[in-house]
Amino acid sequence: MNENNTLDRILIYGKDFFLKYTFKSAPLRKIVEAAGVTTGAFYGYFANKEELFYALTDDTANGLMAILNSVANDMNNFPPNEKIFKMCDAYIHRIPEIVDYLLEHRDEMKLIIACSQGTKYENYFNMLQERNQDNISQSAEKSEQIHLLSPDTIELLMSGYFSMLAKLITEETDREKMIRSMTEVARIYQGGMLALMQEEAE
Amino acid sequence: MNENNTLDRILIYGKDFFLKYTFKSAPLRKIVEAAGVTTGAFYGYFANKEELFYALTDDTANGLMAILNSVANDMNNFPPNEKIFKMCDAYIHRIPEIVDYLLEHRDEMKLIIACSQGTKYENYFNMLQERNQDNISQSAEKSEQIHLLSPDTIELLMSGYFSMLAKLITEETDREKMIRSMTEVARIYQGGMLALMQEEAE
Amino acid sequence: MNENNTLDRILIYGKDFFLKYTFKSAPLRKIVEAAGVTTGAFYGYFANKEELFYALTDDTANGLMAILNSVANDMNNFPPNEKIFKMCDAYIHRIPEIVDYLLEHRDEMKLIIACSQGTKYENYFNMLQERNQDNISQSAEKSEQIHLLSPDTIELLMSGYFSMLAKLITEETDREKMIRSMTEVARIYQGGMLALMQEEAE
Amino acid sequence: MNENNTLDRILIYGKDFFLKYTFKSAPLRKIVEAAGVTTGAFYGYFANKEELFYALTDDTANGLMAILNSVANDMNNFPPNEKIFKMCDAYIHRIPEIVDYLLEHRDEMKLIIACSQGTKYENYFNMLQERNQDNISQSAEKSEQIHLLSPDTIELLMSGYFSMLAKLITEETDREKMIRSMTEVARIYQGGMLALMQEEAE
DNA sequence: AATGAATGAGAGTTCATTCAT
DNA sequence: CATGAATGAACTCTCATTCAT
Repeated sequence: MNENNTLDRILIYGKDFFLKYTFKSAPLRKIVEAAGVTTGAFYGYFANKEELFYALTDDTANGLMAILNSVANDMNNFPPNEKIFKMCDAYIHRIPEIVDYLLEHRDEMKLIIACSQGTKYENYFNMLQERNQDNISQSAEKSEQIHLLSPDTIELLMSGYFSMLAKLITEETDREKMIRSMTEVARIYQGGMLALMQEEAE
Repeated sequence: MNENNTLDRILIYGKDFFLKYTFKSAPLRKIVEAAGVTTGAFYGYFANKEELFYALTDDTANGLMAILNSVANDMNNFPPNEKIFKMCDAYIHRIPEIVDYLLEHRDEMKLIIACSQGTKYENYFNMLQERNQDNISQSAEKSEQIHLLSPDTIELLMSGYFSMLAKLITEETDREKMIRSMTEVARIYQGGMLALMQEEAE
Repeated sequence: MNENNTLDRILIYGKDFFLKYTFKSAPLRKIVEAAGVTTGAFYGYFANKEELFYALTDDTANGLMAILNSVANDMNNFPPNEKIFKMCDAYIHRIPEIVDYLLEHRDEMKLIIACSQGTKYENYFNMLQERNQDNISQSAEKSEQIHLLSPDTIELLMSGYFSMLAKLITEETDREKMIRSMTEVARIYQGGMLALMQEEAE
Repeated sequence: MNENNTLDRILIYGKDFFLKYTFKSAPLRKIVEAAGVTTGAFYGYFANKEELFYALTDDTANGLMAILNSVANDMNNFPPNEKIFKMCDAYIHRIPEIVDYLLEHRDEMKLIIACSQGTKYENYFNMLQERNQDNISQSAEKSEQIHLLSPDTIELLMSGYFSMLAKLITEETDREKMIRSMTEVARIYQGGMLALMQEEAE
């Protein structure tokens, strides 16, 4: 990133304004003005305002999805009966890696989470969560234990976990704290689900 | 609500359009047209578009806050040592009441949760959660056990719980399912926190 | 038309500018400026620039089509063998009526003929001519004589006649001259076709 | 024409785009992009977009004018009294030559006829017809017979004939059909004018 | 209480042309 | 000869709000 380069200036101030005002509410004119560039110059680099947003976010969105796919893969490689225990362990094991990725792309993640209304990413986190849901529920169906919890609840817990993730990205910058929080929550989920299932099994 | 009454017509169609398009993206012109009312008439009843939104949402927003304050109050009336167990029980005990309130004001809750960008409620749920947090953490500080969990994690869990609430309001209409899900999640939280604290205490 | 009325002013200056610069090249901003009206006011009356054009032209376009349909009807009510003679006579008989209609809607016809690129009327005269063609050629097929001329030539003559019509509308204002020219051309077509057919029949 | 030559590439793709979108609606940017050439290079060869159009059309426009002048010349070399008959014959005699020229320059003729709005050729065919008119009417004035037709009508017929020519160029590709149609129409004109003059002379 | 025409700044986007390299 | 980033005015259209009636 180089302040003397037009494209970089557009990217820098585009990110700035999208973060400050959201995609829809950030006027392109203000962005290019701040970047010290003309509207014509802008359209030399991007087909439209939306493409600028994607230039800022696509890589990050795909990157996170790739990591989560890989994590979901790890979580599915266990015999059904030990699923519940091991799945969480497998996930927890990769939390640092996830956190590192999120921190490296903090601004971009914020764009996707909180500033993307009017773009293809406006439901990105919902979508992520549903994909994850699908990945896991296939194998969860084969597990005996999990049936004691309503599938609705599991889906709900998932969506809650993703919301927490979003909150952390937006508000927390300390790597260790993020890891600790995400791990503790995962442990609580794990422990809580086990406790509830035992209870209901009685 | 009376379809022949100007004010009521504005409220009805305002709600309709805000739900369908969000506050910002619903043009006032479309609302008053659908209501069969003139813009002039509108401004006889409301100072501006935003006030219409608040006329639709203020009562519900305050009502939910009141209930949650009352619940938080219940949760604080326990000696520190039994906090963790009892707090959750106290909360779970009042879930049906909360659910009933949410269902009675479903549309308004949706407005607040999903259509309020550009209004004072755009962070309402965050705010609710922070207030709740404050209410509880005062007494939580006095609890010995809870210190084994990082306060950040507890805040995070709270915020996750509120997100789940928001999701349920938006997507679930069956009273019993809502109660069951909210209860199960609360139990999982409770069981999970206990398990984690015991584990860490060892 | 009343110069003090906003809608009328838009219509008046819209017509002016479309005639002077064509639909596509007349900037809406210039039209409303000339009309002493704001762009906002304009969009209170018309959904877009194109609709203004249609407000100026639809009636005239439909009116001319109706007259020509009616004329085509007259032309088809003859036994095949006398077609060629009588069809032209039937048409010639109604020329004054057509001319009167054109002169009453001269500006609008000019808009349709010469200023309509980018609107649904950009091929209006071609379309008219093709419709007319279809109307006539159905019955022409049953005529023995006409077969001596290539159908391509007849279509071509038609299209030429319509072009002449367009030219007259644009350039001639004298009712009697228009009638005379249109009649003479029709007579020439009639006489010429007969002569050619006789010649080829030999 | 050589696809490896910058100038030729501009000419090729300029023709393409002007034919597809008309002069005004074909963005120069698209032309040079398609040609794999830079805008800067373009302005090395042409002063502006309009000059590119003329580079494509001037020769053809002048060529057709020359032929028609030559034809008009032929048509004027008859003693006044036999004008009407012989003029048409003289013209008809040269139709194949005209058709061959048109077919050799079909694309360019199309540019002039249908894609030239915004250039000096936007009224080329009108102009051609008026010039032709002048050429002929000088001598026509000396003819006794022709006076029985209104000069307006003759001008109109001319303009109609040119429109038919334009239509043929745009829509017909078969040499023999073109010749046949143009000849038949000329004959019809000839026969029709004679018949009308005899009729009026009575 | 109600009308609804009018406001006018501001939105995203286009495009022929220039000019330093 | 060629580059291609940059220009910037111009384009159509939107919308919350006002105000004379």
